[in-house]
Amino acid sequence: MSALDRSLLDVAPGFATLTGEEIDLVLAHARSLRYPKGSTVFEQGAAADSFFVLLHGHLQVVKLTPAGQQVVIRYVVPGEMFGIAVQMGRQSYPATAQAVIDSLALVWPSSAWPTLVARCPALAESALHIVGTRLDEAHVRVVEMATEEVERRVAHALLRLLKQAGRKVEDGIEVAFPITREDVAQMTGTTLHTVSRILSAWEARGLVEGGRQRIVVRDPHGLFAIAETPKA
Amino acid sequence: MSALDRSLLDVAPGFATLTGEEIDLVLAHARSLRYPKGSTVFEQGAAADSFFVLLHGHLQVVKLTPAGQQVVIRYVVPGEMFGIAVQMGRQSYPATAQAVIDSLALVWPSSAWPTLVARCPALAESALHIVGTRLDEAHVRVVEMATEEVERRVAHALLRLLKQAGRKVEDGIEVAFPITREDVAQMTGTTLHTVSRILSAWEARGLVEGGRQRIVVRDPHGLFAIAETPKA
DNA sequence: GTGACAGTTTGTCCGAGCGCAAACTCTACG
DNA sequence: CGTAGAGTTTGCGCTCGGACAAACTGTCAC
Repeated sequence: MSALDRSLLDVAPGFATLTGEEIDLVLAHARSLRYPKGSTVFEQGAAADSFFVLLHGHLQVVKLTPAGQQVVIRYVVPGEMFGIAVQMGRQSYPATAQAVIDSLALVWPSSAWPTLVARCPALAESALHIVGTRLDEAHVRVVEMATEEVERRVAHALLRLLKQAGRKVEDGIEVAFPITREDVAQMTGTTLHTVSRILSAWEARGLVEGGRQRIVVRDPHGLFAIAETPKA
Repeated sequence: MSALDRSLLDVAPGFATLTGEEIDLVLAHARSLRYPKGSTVFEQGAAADSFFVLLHGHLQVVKLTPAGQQVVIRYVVPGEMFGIAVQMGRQSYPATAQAVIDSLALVWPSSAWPTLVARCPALAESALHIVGTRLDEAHVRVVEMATEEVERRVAHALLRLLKQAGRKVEDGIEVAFPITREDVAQMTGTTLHTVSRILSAWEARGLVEGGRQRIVVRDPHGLFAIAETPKA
């Protein structure tokens, strides 16, 4: 195993409170792995034998229904801990994670978790905070799906994507990884047809600019207005 | 503060792994409080200065949208830990909890948490498991709302209620606390009208039996069939 | 007992958004 | 450079379920 540099974890908020030595200890148990675009990091239902921190790239986490439909749960951005099913007491991963662009992650065997927590109790706290944040996000999403109409849900989803993974470009902010209308549909509980229609309408109004697997927001404020307008 | 008996925590799975002495320690920081039917245990947005274990009764946890609509997040049943916002690093409660029947809970000041965890690291683990379970449930709900039509969502919600708080009666299983059609609507993202219609239809088929703030399921299996049938 | 009210039922109407279908267009790969 | 296939756009009809409205009923307070 090649030595990993401490600075690797600088991007990971979950490890922010650790001392230098603790970081060395934690890294001693990790290895880093590349995940080419399109590859699967872990599969829903598989034994949860590893947990991860994303160093570079972007992952999509999807959940499959018994009927075979899939729903995008979230996107993982660099610095995030993910695949922490075991920490939550689960035996298997509740969803599938795949790389949407070439990615790089630190990987720990799940079995190392108890050891690490014993040495650095702050890690347990971090994990709790992370899961708490996700729980909150999930609840917000439930509330949205229960109370808002499709157009506003799409606006919210898009704004969230920008916040997480927005990249400034020529004439606006774009989502920093390839994303299809279908993906957006699966995030918001609609069909790609409806998403396509909505984006087309927005494009006509100059709010966004489309493209193949690409979404550029020209007027984030205008989008925000749509997201927050109770029932236009 | 009156002494609290160890056996109080027998009902709480989160404390199952603690030794007798640890339980005494934990209870030393707690007091028990009664919450009459209809009263509020904590309010969304308020400072998260306490956390709880429900000993007896049932609570409803609701989230309010900026527009004033409310969504039922879940019901708390005896033995559950709740109001654990602080453990997740939050300053305020993300939702409101109110008693749907007269209830009794153990209450700890949030400030006691670090002390307790320092003495019983198993508590941190428990909290992580609990939050993990809730996250899972929330995701299941997101997936449901994204992919299933209203009738199946209602069926699922009802089955979940029975599982959590079902009480066997004369001719079926009933939800063990008063619940209105409106409540069910707020759990499933519909209107009380639609829920009423659906329940009426089920009643006509002999699946359930209605009543004021009361739902009795006569044929759980039939309900399950509705919940699982892809698109009848 | 008798209001008053919260909760429920049912009817009618209507529109958002889904299903289906077909055409179009970029991109990658050979 | 040409072709296959993935991703996107758009039209049309229809249905699910929301909005509005009104009547009904069990329960509780006085």
